[in-house]
Amino acid sequence: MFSPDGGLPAAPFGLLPDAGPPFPRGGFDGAPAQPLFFPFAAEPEGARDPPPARAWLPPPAGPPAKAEARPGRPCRQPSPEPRAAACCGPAWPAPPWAGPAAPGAANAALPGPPFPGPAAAAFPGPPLCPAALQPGSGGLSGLGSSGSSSGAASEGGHSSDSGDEDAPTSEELEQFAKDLKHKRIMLGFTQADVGLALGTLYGKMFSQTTICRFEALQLSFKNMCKLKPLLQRWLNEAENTDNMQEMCNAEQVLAQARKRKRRTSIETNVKGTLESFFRKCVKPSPQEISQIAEDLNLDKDVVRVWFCNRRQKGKRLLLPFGNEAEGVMYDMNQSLVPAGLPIPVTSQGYSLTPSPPVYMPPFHKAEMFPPALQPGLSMNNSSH
DNA sequence: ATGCATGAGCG
DNA sequence: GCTCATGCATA
Repeated sequence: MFSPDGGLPAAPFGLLPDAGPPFPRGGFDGAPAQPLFFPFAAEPEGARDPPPARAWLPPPAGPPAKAEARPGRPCRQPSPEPRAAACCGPAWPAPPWAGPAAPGAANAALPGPPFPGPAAAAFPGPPLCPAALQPGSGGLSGLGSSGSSSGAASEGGHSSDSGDEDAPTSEELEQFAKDLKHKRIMLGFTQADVGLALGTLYGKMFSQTTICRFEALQLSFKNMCKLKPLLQRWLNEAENTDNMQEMCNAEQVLAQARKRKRRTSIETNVKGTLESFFRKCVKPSPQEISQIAEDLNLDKDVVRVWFCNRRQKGKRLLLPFGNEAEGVMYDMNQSLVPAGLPIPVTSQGYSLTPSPPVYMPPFHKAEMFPPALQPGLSMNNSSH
């Protein structure tokens, strides 16, 4: 129907895996990130992330005796994830960040003992201080800056250079994430278990999703820094406590009584069209969103959320951590037309070679919408 | 593991 | 409105 690409190569969306384009991170700490979007391939649901040789690294040497002492899954909870713990494990073929960010440094982190210092170092206070950990109350947030600061400094061990006092380096985070996953699995815990345990330990529960993303380094640097101390501590607890079950069992009754909108499943072709629009404009105006929604027969909110998520995903996928100070400021409002160049990305989706961005003049309505979608560019979206 | 959704915080 | 952190639901 429409040809959003306005004549892009006949490459159908989906030909490429989810090779999300590198989305330069703007900045973390609320700094207005103005990423510039690179061209990228669409990512049809079906053809997403063909897990390229993702195999979890086998345990170093002999599995800790604990592993045997523990049941497969210490924590009850019908979390549909036992398999996750068993089979999903990106092995970070090549440290995503090693390329652009710190070449070589990433691997240098390996030798160092994962947990040089007791997590306690990161947490001055006793085990839990739930109140202080409530988001919004400066609790958890604080962990990001202050909490993690000490934690990073004390546990980095190898990288105690000045500069990373406030936050762990990406190498440290990467290493920690690996360790966390490894040990978690060795100890027989699922990601969901960990999330639950955090609730017990710190009064702030996390979902399997979040733990998963942490392990996969798919959170923002800031977010990683925030969660690291908690997970660090959990790890210590898990390794030294016998009844971790309790931690996992605790609450959970926090049923989400709230009814959630049923998840919309966007058809592959429609998604491809959205991707095309996205390539032309990462942040369409409300009117444009309406227009797109109308044309694609989608709810306006669905389209809006899709763009939001797409932007978020873009950031997440791109330059993971660090680099925010690389100086390059990108303008999210700029349209970026794909040159069709496939940017090398790791299995994590991180770009290994931040190709020079290609700017395009700010789009105009006329450009924004493919001919087929310009039912009267007067933007009569209000009525049609 | 990840897509779509929610909600807090912000400008 | 957006970003960001987060999670339910699902592939």
